[in-house]
Amino acid sequence: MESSSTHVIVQALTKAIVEHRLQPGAKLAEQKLADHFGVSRTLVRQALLQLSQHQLVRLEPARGAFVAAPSAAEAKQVFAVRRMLETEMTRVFVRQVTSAKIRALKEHVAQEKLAVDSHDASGRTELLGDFHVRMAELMGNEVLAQILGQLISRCALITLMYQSAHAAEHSVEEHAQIVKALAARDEESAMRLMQAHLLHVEENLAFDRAVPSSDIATALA
Amino acid sequence: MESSSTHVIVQALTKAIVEHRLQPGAKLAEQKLADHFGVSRTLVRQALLQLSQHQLVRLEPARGAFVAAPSAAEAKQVFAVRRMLETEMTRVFVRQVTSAKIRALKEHVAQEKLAVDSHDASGRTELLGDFHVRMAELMGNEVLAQILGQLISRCALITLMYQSAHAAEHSVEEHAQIVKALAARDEESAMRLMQAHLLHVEENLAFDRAVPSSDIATALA
DNA sequence: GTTTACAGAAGTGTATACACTTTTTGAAAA
DNA sequence: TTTTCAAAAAGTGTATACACTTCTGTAAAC
Repeated sequence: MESSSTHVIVQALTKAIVEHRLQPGAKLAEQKLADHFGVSRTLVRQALLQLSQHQLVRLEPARGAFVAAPSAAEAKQVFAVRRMLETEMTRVFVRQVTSAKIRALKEHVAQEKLAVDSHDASGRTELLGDFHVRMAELMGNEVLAQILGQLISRCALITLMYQSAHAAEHSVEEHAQIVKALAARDEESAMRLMQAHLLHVEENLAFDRAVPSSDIATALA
Repeated sequence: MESSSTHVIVQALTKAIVEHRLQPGAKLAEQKLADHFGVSRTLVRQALLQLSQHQLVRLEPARGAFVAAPSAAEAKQVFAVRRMLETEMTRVFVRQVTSAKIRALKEHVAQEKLAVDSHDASGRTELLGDFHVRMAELMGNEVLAQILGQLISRCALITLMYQSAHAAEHSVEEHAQIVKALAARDEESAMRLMQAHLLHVEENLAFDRAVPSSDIATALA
C-alpha cells in the first residue's frame, strides 16, 4: 500500500493550506483536485482522509472536504499542548545538547532572519515553525518530531487565520535567546524562555478578530 | 465524506490489535477483512490507512498491511514523549483541579482495581491506559486528549509486546498515589509521581526479550 | 414580490473492474 | 534431496461505474 502519488497530493495541499493559498473553509472538490493532479478521485480521497487526520481538512458527510477553520478554543488547546510538550522537550534538549546541535539551531535562526528581512510571509511562518520541529529532530526522537510537526502545521494555519500585524521579528529574537540558553546548558532559563515564547506567539493572535472564512455560519456567528 | 462503516472497522481493528488478539506482524489482507465486515475493499483500505497513521498498522508497498511491531527504540521514544507531555499535563491539572475531577479519577482507579482482581488482562491494560486519557479529558482539552489517546494506544501494543510478568497492581497503586497528590493540589509531588510512574512502566518492559512476531525478518533479526 | 416545489446538475459514497506485483506451487534440472 | 524456474493464484493499486445526496436554478403558487 501507500502510493507515492497520494503523498505528493498531501504535501501539495498541506503547503497550500499552511501558506494560506487555500482559505480556511474553502471547498476541496474531489474531481477538481483529481483533474489538477492528473489522478482519479480515489487517490484524492486518500489524501483528503489523511489531511483530515492532521486536522488541516474537515470532512462533512455527503458534503465534502473543506479547509479547516480552527476555532479560537481549538487554537488555545493546540497552544496549551505545545507549551506542555515543548517546555519539557527543552529540558531534555539541554541535557543532551552538543555543539553540533547548537550550530544547527544557530544556522536555522540565521535563515529565519533572512526570511524576515526579505518579507517572505509564508516562508517566514514555515521557518519559524520549523525551528521547533528542528529541535525535536536534533533530539533524535522521531515520534516527538512527528507529533510536534503536526501540531505546528495546525499552528501555521491558526497563526495565519488570527494573525495580528507584526510578531515575526520578535519570534526570531526569542528563538535566538532560546538557543543561547541551550548553548549555556541553562535548563531553567531555556524552559522559561520557551514557555514565554509560546505564550507571546499565542498572545499576539487576535482571537476576537473577524475571521475571513468561506463558511457563512462561521462568518456570521 | 467520513463513512461510519470505516469508523467501525477502525475501532474493531484497534481493539483487536491493542488487546493482542492480532499478533504484531500479522497480515491484514484486505479482502478477508472486507468479507468479515461485509463491505468492499474500499472501506477496508480507508480504515487501514487511518490505522497506519495511528502507527498501529504498517503498510508495505504492494505487499499489504501488517499489524505494527514497534521496535524497542520506537517504544522508548513513545515513552519519552509521554513523560514530557504528561509531566506538564499533571502540572496544569493541579492548577485547575476540582473535587468533581478528583471524584472521577478515584472512580476510575476503583475500576482498575476490579479489573486487576479479576485477572482480565486486556481490560486491565485498557483501563490502565485510560487513566491518563481520562485526565486529559477532564482538563477539557480535546486536542491533548486525542494526542494522548493515540500515544497510549501505541503504548498498549508496546506493553503487550514487551510485557514482563507483573506490574499491573503496581500501576494501580501509583495511579492512586497520583490522584492523592492531585487532590492535595501538590503540584511537585504529583509531577514527580507521574514521571516516576511512567519510568516504572517503561522499566518493567523487557526490551531485550525475543519478540513473538509473525514476520520472519523481524523474528530472525 | 416572496416562497415553495421540483427537475436537472453536480458531487459524494461505495462497489467493482482490471492492470500489475508478489507469493505460491509444482515440475524439471542439478 | 535440493535448487531453479515458470505458470498459476492471490493480493495490491488505481480507475471507473453507479447509486444516492446535496446543491442550484427556474417556474408555479400564494
